[in-house]
Amino acid sequence: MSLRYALLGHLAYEAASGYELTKRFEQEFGHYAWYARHTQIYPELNRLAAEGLIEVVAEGARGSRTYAITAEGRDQLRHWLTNPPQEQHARNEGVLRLFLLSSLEKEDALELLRAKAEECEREAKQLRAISEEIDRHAEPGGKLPFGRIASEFGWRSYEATREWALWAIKRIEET
Amino acid sequence: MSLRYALLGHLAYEAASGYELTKRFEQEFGHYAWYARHTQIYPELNRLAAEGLIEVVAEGARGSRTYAITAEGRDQLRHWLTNPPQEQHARNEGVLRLFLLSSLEKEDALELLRAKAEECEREAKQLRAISEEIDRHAEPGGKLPFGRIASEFGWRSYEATREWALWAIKRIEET
DNA sequence: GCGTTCATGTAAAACGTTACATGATTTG
DNA sequence: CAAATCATGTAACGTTTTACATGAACGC
Repeated sequence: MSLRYALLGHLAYEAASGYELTKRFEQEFGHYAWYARHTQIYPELNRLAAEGLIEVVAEGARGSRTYAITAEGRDQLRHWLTNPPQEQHARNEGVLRLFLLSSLEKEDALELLRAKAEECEREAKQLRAISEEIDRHAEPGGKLPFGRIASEFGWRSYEATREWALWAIKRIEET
Repeated sequence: MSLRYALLGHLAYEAASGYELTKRFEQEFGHYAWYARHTQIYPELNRLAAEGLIEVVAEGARGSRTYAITAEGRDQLRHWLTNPPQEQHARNEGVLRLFLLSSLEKEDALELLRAKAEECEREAKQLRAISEEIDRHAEPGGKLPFGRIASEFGWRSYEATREWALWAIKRIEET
Protein backbone atom coordinates (compact mmCIF):
# COMPACT_ATOMS: atom_id res chain seq x y z
CA MET A 1 0.00 0.00 0.00
CA SER A 2 2.86 2.41 0.75
CA LEU A 3 4.22 2.27 -2.77
CA ARG A 4 1.22 4.05 -4.22
CA TYR A 5 1.63 6.92 -1.74
CA ALA A 6 5.34 7.10 -2.45
CA LEU A 7 4.44 7.54 -6.12
CA LEU A 8 1.63 10.00 -5.41
CA GLY A 9 4.01 11.98 -3.20
CA HIS A 10 6.60 12.28 -5.93
CA LEU A 11 3.99 13.31 -8.46
CA ALA A 12 2.47 15.79 -6.01
CA TYR A 13 5.82 17.55 -5.99
CA GLU A 14 6.19 17.47 -9.78
CA ALA A 15 5.05 15.53 -12.82
CA ALA A 16 7.34 12.72 -13.92
CA SER A 17 7.55 9.60 -16.08
CA GLY A 18 7.88 6.05 -14.78
CA TYR A 19 11.48 6.05 -15.87
CA GLU A 20 12.26 9.23 -13.94
CA LEU A 21 10.48 7.91 -10.85
CA THR A 22 12.46 4.69 -11.09
CA LYS A 23 15.71 6.62 -11.00
CA ARG A 24 14.62 8.58 -7.93
CA PHE A 25 13.74 5.37 -6.12
CA GLU A 26 17.30 4.23 -6.72
CA GLN A 27 18.74 7.32 -5.04
CA GLU A 28 18.38 8.79 -1.54
CA PHE A 29 14.66 8.23 -1.60
CA GLY A 30 15.01 4.47 -1.99
CA HIS A 31 17.98 4.49 0.32
CA TYR A 32 16.09 5.79 3.35
CA ALA A 33 12.37 5.84 2.67
CA TRP A 34 11.00 3.39 0.16
CA TYR A 35 12.70 1.34 -2.47
CA ALA A 36 11.00 -0.11 -5.54
CA ARG A 37 12.00 -1.38 -8.95
CA HIS A 38 10.63 -0.45 -12.31
CA THR A 39 8.81 -3.79 -12.49
CA GLN A 40 6.69 -2.70 -9.57
CA ILE A 41 6.47 0.99 -10.46
CA TYR A 42 5.07 0.68 -14.00
CA PRO A 43 2.12 -1.58 -13.15
CA GLU A 44 1.28 0.58 -10.12
CA LEU A 45 1.30 3.74 -12.26
CA ASN A 46 -1.13 2.05 -14.61
CA ARG A 47 -3.41 1.13 -11.71
CA LEU A 48 -3.24 4.67 -10.28
CA ALA A 49 -4.11 6.08 -13.70
CA ALA A 50 -7.01 3.63 -14.08
CA GLU A 51 -8.32 4.77 -10.68
CA GLY A 52 -8.01 8.41 -11.68
CA LEU A 53 -5.45 9.34 -9.01
CA ILE A 54 -2.89 10.34 -11.62
CA GLU A 55 -3.12 11.17 -15.33
CA VAL A 56 -0.91 11.33 -18.39
CA VAL A 57 -0.07 14.96 -19.13
CA ALA A 58 2.57 14.48 -21.83
CA GLU A 59 3.95 11.80 -24.12
CA GLY A 60 7.55 11.95 -25.19
CA ALA A 61 10.12 10.06 -27.20
CA ARG A 62 10.32 6.24 -26.98
CA GLY A 63 6.79 5.93 -25.66
CA SER A 64 7.50 7.79 -22.45
CA ARG A 65 4.50 9.10 -20.54
CA THR A 66 4.65 11.95 -18.04
CA TYR A 67 2.14 11.59 -15.20
CA ALA A 68 0.69 14.28 -12.95
CA ILE A 69 -1.35 13.85 -9.79
CA THR A 70 -5.08 14.62 -9.98
CA ALA A 71 -7.17 16.42 -7.36
CA GLU A 72 -8.53 13.04 -6.25
CA GLY A 73 -4.99 11.69 -5.91
CA ARG A 74 -3.94 14.71 -3.88
CA ASP A 75 -6.90 14.18 -1.55
CA GLN A 76 -6.00 10.55 -0.96
CA LEU A 77 -2.35 11.40 -0.38
CA ARG A 78 -3.26 14.11 2.10
CA HIS A 79 -5.59 11.75 3.94
CA TRP A 80 -2.88 9.11 4.20
CA LEU A 81 -0.25 11.58 5.39
CA THR A 82 -2.45 13.22 8.00
CA ASN A 83 -3.63 9.87 9.45
CA PRO A 84 -0.48 8.10 10.54
CA PRO A 85 -0.81 4.67 12.17
CA GLN A 86 0.09 4.32 15.84
CA GLU A 87 2.69 1.56 15.47
CA GLN A 88 5.26 1.20 12.74
CA HIS A 89 8.02 -1.18 11.92
CA ALA A 90 11.06 -1.36 9.75
CA ARG A 91 12.76 -3.82 7.48
CA ASN A 92 16.25 -2.49 6.99
CA GLU A 93 19.01 -4.95 6.21
CA GLY A 94 21.78 -2.46 7.05
CA VAL A 95 20.42 -1.82 10.53
CA LEU A 96 19.72 -5.54 10.98
CA ARG A 97 23.40 -6.27 10.34
CA LEU A 98 24.41 -3.74 12.96
CA PHE A 99 22.02 -5.19 15.52
CA LEU A 100 23.42 -8.69 15.08
CA LEU A 101 27.05 -7.68 15.50
CA SER A 102 27.04 -8.74 19.15
CA SER A 103 26.69 -12.35 18.02
CA LEU A 104 30.14 -12.19 16.40
CA GLU A 105 33.52 -12.68 18.03
CA LYS A 106 34.80 -9.43 19.51
CA GLU A 107 37.44 -8.83 16.84
CA ASP A 108 35.08 -9.52 13.91
CA ALA A 109 32.50 -7.17 15.42
CA LEU A 110 35.03 -4.40 15.98
CA GLU A 111 36.32 -4.68 12.43
CA LEU A 112 32.82 -4.37 10.97
CA LEU A 113 31.97 -1.46 13.27
CA ARG A 114 35.10 0.42 12.27
CA ALA A 115 34.31 -0.13 8.59
CA LYS A 116 30.73 1.05 9.21
CA ALA A 117 31.88 4.18 11.03
CA GLU A 118 34.13 5.07 8.11
CA GLU A 119 31.40 4.39 5.56
CA CYS A 120 29.00 6.61 7.52
CA GLU A 121 31.54 9.39 7.67
CA ARG A 122 32.02 9.27 3.89
CA GLU A 123 28.29 9.16 3.19
CA ALA A 124 27.46 11.93 5.68
CA LYS A 125 30.06 14.22 4.11
CA GLN A 126 28.77 13.50 0.62
CA LEU A 127 25.14 14.16 1.53
CA ARG A 128 26.10 17.31 3.37
CA ALA A 129 27.83 18.50 0.23
CA ILE A 130 24.72 17.66 -1.81
CA SER A 131 22.56 19.58 0.68
CA GLU A 132 24.74 22.66 0.39
CA GLU A 133 24.81 22.34 -3.39
CA ILE A 134 20.99 22.28 -3.52
CA ASP A 135 20.83 25.34 -1.26
CA ARG A 136 23.24 27.27 -3.51
CA HIS A 137 21.14 26.58 -6.61
CA ALA A 138 17.72 27.17 -5.03
CA GLU A 139 16.04 30.48 -5.73
CA PRO A 140 15.39 32.25 -2.41
CA GLY A 141 11.74 32.10 -1.36
CA GLY A 142 10.99 29.26 -3.81
CA LYS A 143 9.52 25.95 -2.71
CA LEU A 144 11.78 23.63 -0.71
CA PRO A 145 13.27 21.24 -3.29
CA PHE A 146 12.07 17.64 -2.94
CA GLY A 147 15.54 16.20 -2.49
CA ARG A 148 16.55 18.84 0.04
CA ILE A 149 14.54 17.44 2.93
CA ALA A 150 15.81 13.95 2.08
CA SER A 151 19.48 14.85 1.89
CA GLU A 152 19.27 16.64 5.24
CA PHE A 153 17.67 13.59 6.81
CA GLY A 154 20.30 11.41 5.16
CA TRP A 155 23.38 13.12 6.47
CA ARG A 156 21.92 13.46 9.95
CA SER A 157 21.07 9.74 9.96
CA TYR A 158 24.54 8.75 8.82
CA GLU A 159 26.09 11.02 11.41
CA ALA A 160 23.96 9.51 14.19
CA THR A 161 24.81 5.99 13.04
CA ARG A 162 28.50 6.88 12.96
CA GLU A 163 28.39 8.19 16.51
CA TRP A 164 26.52 5.09 17.60
CA ALA A 165 29.17 2.87 15.95
CA LEU A 166 31.94 4.76 17.77
CA TRP A 167 30.05 4.30 21.05
CA ALA A 168 29.62 0.56 20.34
CA ILE A 169 33.34 0.19 19.57
CA LYS A 170 34.18 1.73 22.93
CA ARG A 171 31.70 -0.44 24.79
CA ILE A 172 32.95 -3.63 23.15
CA GLU A 173 36.60 -2.74 23.70
CA GLU A 174 35.88 -2.26 27.41
CA THR A 175 34.65 -5.83 27.92
CA MET B 1 16.44 -14.15 3.17
CA SER B 2 17.09 -11.60 5.92
CA LEU B 3 14.53 -13.10 8.28
CA ARG B 4 16.52 -16.27 8.73
CA TYR B 5 19.62 -14.30 9.73
CA ALA B 6 17.59 -12.16 12.10
CA LEU B 7 16.46 -15.39 13.78
CA LEU B 8 19.94 -16.91 13.75
CA GLY B 9 21.30 -13.69 15.26
CA HIS B 10 18.85 -13.77 18.13
CA LEU B 11 19.57 -17.43 18.79
CA ALA B 12 23.31 -16.83 18.57
CA TYR B 13 22.93 -14.45 21.49
CA GLU B 14 20.77 -16.84 23.50
CA ALA B 15 18.38 -19.76 23.06
CA ALA B 16 14.70 -18.82 22.77
CA SER B 17 11.30 -20.14 21.73
CA GLY B 18 9.31 -18.94 18.76
CA TYR B 19 7.00 -17.13 21.11
CA GLU B 20 9.85 -15.25 22.80
CA LEU B 21 11.35 -14.36 19.44
CA THR B 22 7.99 -13.06 18.25
CA LYS B 23 7.82 -10.70 21.22
CA ARG B 24 11.32 -9.36 20.53
CA PHE B 25 10.39 -8.68 16.91
CA GLU B 26 7.54 -6.55 18.19
CA GLN B 27 9.86 -4.37 20.27
CA GLU B 28 12.87 -2.23 19.38
CA PHE B 29 14.27 -4.90 17.13
CA GLY B 30 11.25 -4.88 14.86
CA HIS B 31 11.01 -1.15 15.18
CA TYR B 32 14.41 -0.39 13.66
CA ALA B 33 15.89 -3.51 12.19
CA TRP B 34 13.54 -6.23 10.99
CA TYR B 35 9.91 -6.83 11.74
CA ALA B 36 8.15 -10.16 11.36
CA ARG B 37 5.00 -11.80 12.67
CA HIS B 38 4.60 -15.15 14.29
CA THR B 39 3.01 -16.51 11.13
CA GLN B 40 6.32 -16.00 9.36
CA ILE B 41 8.60 -16.84 12.31
CA TYR B 42 7.27 -20.31 13.16
CA PRO B 43 7.52 -21.79 9.65
CA GLU B 44 11.01 -20.31 9.25
CA LEU B 45 12.15 -21.83 12.57
CA ASN B 46 10.95 -25.20 11.32
CA ARG B 47 12.88 -24.77 8.08
CA LEU B 48 16.03 -23.71 9.95
CA ALA B 49 15.72 -26.75 12.21
CA ALA B 50 15.18 -29.05 9.22
CA GLU B 51 18.37 -27.63 7.68
CA GLY B 52 20.28 -28.19 10.90
CA LEU B 53 21.08 -24.50 11.50
CA ILE B 54 19.20 -24.50 14.81
CA GLU B 55 18.00 -27.29 17.12
CA VAL B 56 15.47 -27.84 19.88
CA VAL B 57 17.26 -27.81 23.22
CA ALA B 58 14.24 -27.84 25.54
CA GLU B 59 10.51 -28.41 25.51
CA GLY B 60 8.31 -26.54 27.96
CA ALA B 61 4.70 -26.13 28.89
CA ARG B 62 2.01 -25.78 26.24
CA GLY B 63 4.17 -27.36 23.55
CA SER B 64 6.79 -24.61 23.60
CA ARG B 65 10.16 -25.43 22.07
CA THR B 66 13.38 -23.62 22.92
CA TYR B 67 15.79 -23.43 20.02
CA ALA B 68 19.56 -22.93 20.06
CA ILE B 69 21.86 -22.18 17.15
CA THR B 70 24.12 -24.97 15.91
CA ALA B 71 27.76 -24.67 14.84
CA GLU B 72 26.60 -24.79 11.21
CA GLY B 73 24.09 -22.01 11.89
CA ARG B 74 26.75 -19.90 13.53
CA ASP B 75 29.02 -20.37 10.50
CA GLN B 76 26.31 -19.27 8.09
CA LEU B 77 25.43 -16.24 10.23
CA ARG B 78 29.06 -15.21 10.47
CA HIS B 79 29.46 -15.56 6.71
CA TRP B 80 26.42 -13.40 6.07
CA LEU B 81 27.50 -10.73 8.55
CA THR B 82 31.06 -10.48 7.28
CA ASN B 83 30.00 -10.28 3.63
CA PRO B 84 27.75 -7.24 3.40
CA PRO B 85 26.33 -6.26 0.00
CA GLN B 86 27.49 -3.05 -1.61
CA GLU B 87 24.10 -1.37 -2.07
CA GLN B 88 21.19 -1.45 0.33
CA HIS B 89 17.74 -0.02 0.43
CA ALA B 90 15.02 0.66 2.94
CA ARG B 91 11.29 0.29 3.16
CA ASN B 92 10.28 2.37 6.16
CA GLU B 93 6.80 3.84 6.23
CA GLY B 94 7.67 6.35 8.98
CA VAL B 95 10.53 7.82 7.00
CA LEU B 96 8.45 7.73 3.81
CA ARG B 97 5.83 9.89 5.49
CA LEU B 98 8.46 12.41 6.49
CA PHE B 99 9.87 12.54 2.98
CA LEU B 100 6.48 13.28 1.47
CA LEU B 101 5.67 16.16 3.81
CA SER B 102 6.76 18.72 1.27
CA SER B 103 3.81 17.72 -0.90
CA LEU B 104 1.40 19.03 1.75
CA GLU B 105 0.22 22.57 2.32
CA LYS B 106 2.61 24.50 4.53
CA GLU B 107 0.38 24.46 7.61
CA ASP B 108 -0.42 20.73 7.38
CA ALA B 109 3.27 19.95 7.00
CA LEU B 110 4.23 22.11 9.98
CA GLU B 111 1.61 20.51 12.17
CA LEU B 112 2.82 17.01 11.35
CA LEU B 113 6.46 17.99 11.85
CA ARG B 114 5.71 19.46 15.25
CA ALA B 115 3.86 16.29 16.27
CA LYS B 116 6.76 14.21 14.99
CA ALA B 117 9.32 16.24 16.92
CA GLU B 118 7.34 15.76 20.13
CA GLU B 119 6.90 12.05 19.51
CA CYS B 120 10.64 11.69 18.89
CA GLU B 121 11.44 13.54 22.08
CA ARG B 122 9.19 11.21 24.10
CA GLU B 123 10.58 8.07 22.48
CA ALA B 124 14.19 9.19 22.79
CA LYS B 125 13.75 9.86 26.49
CA GLN B 126 12.09 6.51 27.03
CA LEU B 127 14.78 4.56 25.20
CA ARG B 128 17.48 6.48 27.02
CA ALA B 129 15.88 5.46 30.30
CA ILE B 130 15.76 1.83 29.09
CA SER B 131 19.46 2.04 28.14
CA GLU B 132 20.41 3.30 31.58
CA GLU B 133 18.23 0.67 33.23
CA ILE B 134 19.99 -2.11 31.29
CA ASP B 135 23.38 -0.66 32.28
CA ARG B 136 22.41 -0.61 35.95
CA HIS B 137 21.39 -4.28 35.89
CA ALA B 138 24.29 -5.60 33.79
CA GLU B 139 27.12 -7.32 35.61
CA PRO B 140 30.38 -5.45 34.92
CA GLY B 141 32.60 -7.28 32.45
CA GLY B 142 29.73 -9.50 31.27
CA LYS B 143 28.64 -9.68 27.61
CA LEU B 144 26.92 -6.64 26.16
CA PRO B 145 23.17 -7.36 26.49
CA PHE B 146 21.43 -7.89 23.16
CA GLY B 147 18.91 -5.12 23.67
CA ARG B 148 21.54 -2.65 24.82
CA ILE B 149 23.02 -2.01 21.40
CA ALA B 150 19.50 -1.65 19.99
CA SER B 151 18.24 0.81 22.60
CA GLU B 152 21.32 2.97 22.14
CA PHE B 153 20.75 3.02 18.38
CA GLY B 154 17.10 3.76 18.99
CA TRP B 155 17.47 6.84 21.13
CA ARG B 156 20.19 8.25 18.93
CA SER B 157 17.99 7.75 15.86
CA TYR B 158 15.01 9.42 17.49
CA GLU B 159 17.17 12.30 18.64
CA ALA B 160 18.58 12.77 15.12
CA THR B 161 15.09 12.65 13.62
CA ARG B 162 13.86 15.18 16.17
CA GLU B 163 16.65 17.60 15.30
CA TRP B 164 15.93 17.10 11.61
CA ALA B 165 12.23 17.85 12.20
CA LEU B 166 13.12 21.04 14.04
CA TRP B 167 15.38 22.04 11.15
CA ALA B 168 12.62 21.30 8.64
CA ILE B 169 10.12 23.39 10.63
CA LYS B 170 12.51 26.35 10.52
CA ARG B 171 13.15 25.93 6.80
CA ILE B 172 9.45 25.71 5.96
CA GLU B 173 8.56 28.66 8.18
CA GLU B 174 11.14 30.79 6.35
CA THR B 175 9.47 30.34 2.96
C1' DG C 1 -14.33 -22.46 36.15
C1' DC C 2 -13.64 -18.30 33.29
C1' DG C 3 -11.02 -15.02 30.98
C1' DT C 4 -6.37 -14.05 29.70
C1' DT C 5 -2.04 -15.08 28.10
C1' DC C 6 0.94 -18.55 26.26
C1' DA C 7 2.21 -21.15 22.26
C1' DT C 8 1.90 -22.92 17.90
C1' DG C 9 0.14 -23.54 13.37
C1' DT C 10 -2.17 -23.29 8.08
C1' DA C 11 -3.90 -21.15 3.78
C1' DA C 12 -5.21 -17.50 0.68
C1' DA C 13 -4.14 -13.11 -0.86
C1' DA C 14 -1.13 -9.20 -1.47
C1' DC C 15 3.27 -7.47 -2.24
C1' DG C 16 8.02 -7.57 -4.10
C1' DT C 17 12.07 -9.73 -6.83
C1' DT C 18 14.23 -11.98 -10.61
C1' DA C 19 14.47 -13.18 -15.14
C1' DC C 20 13.06 -12.36 -19.54
C1' DA C 21 11.56 -9.33 -23.34
C1' DT C 22 11.18 -5.54 -26.75
C1' DG C 23 12.08 -1.64 -29.28
C1' DA C 24 13.26 3.51 -29.78
C1' DT C 25 16.66 7.17 -29.49
C1' DT C 26 21.04 9.11 -28.59
C1' DT C 27 26.22 9.26 -28.55
C1' DG C 28 30.55 8.45 -30.36
C1' DC D 1 26.42 1.87 -37.53
C1' DA D 2 27.33 -0.06 -32.98
C1' DA D 3 26.93 0.45 -28.19
C1' DA D 4 24.76 2.65 -24.54
C1' DT D 5 20.89 4.43 -22.56
C1' DC D 6 16.02 5.36 -22.53
C1' DA D 7 11.50 3.50 -21.71
C1' DT D 8 8.20 0.21 -20.88
C1' DG D 9 6.35 -4.25 -19.98
C1' DT D 10 5.06 -9.60 -18.38
C1' DA D 11 5.40 -13.93 -15.82
C1' DA D 12 7.19 -17.05 -12.44
C1' DC D 13 8.74 -17.17 -8.10
C1' DG D 14 9.58 -15.87 -3.33
C1' DT D 15 8.23 -13.10 0.79
C1' DT D 16 4.93 -10.97 3.91
C1' DT D 17 0.23 -10.09 5.56
C1' DT D 18 -4.37 -11.26 6.87
C1' DA D 19 -7.65 -14.26 8.44
C1' DC D 20 -8.62 -18.35 10.55
C1' DA D 21 -7.65 -22.08 13.95
C1' DT D 22 -6.54 -24.84 18.14
C1' DG D 23 -5.51 -26.01 22.67
C1' DA D 24 -2.70 -25.75 27.13
C1' DA D 25 -1.61 -23.30 31.38
C1' DC D 26 -2.19 -19.48 34.56
C1' DG D 27 -4.47 -15.97 37.69
C1' DC D 28 -8.39 -14.67 40.02
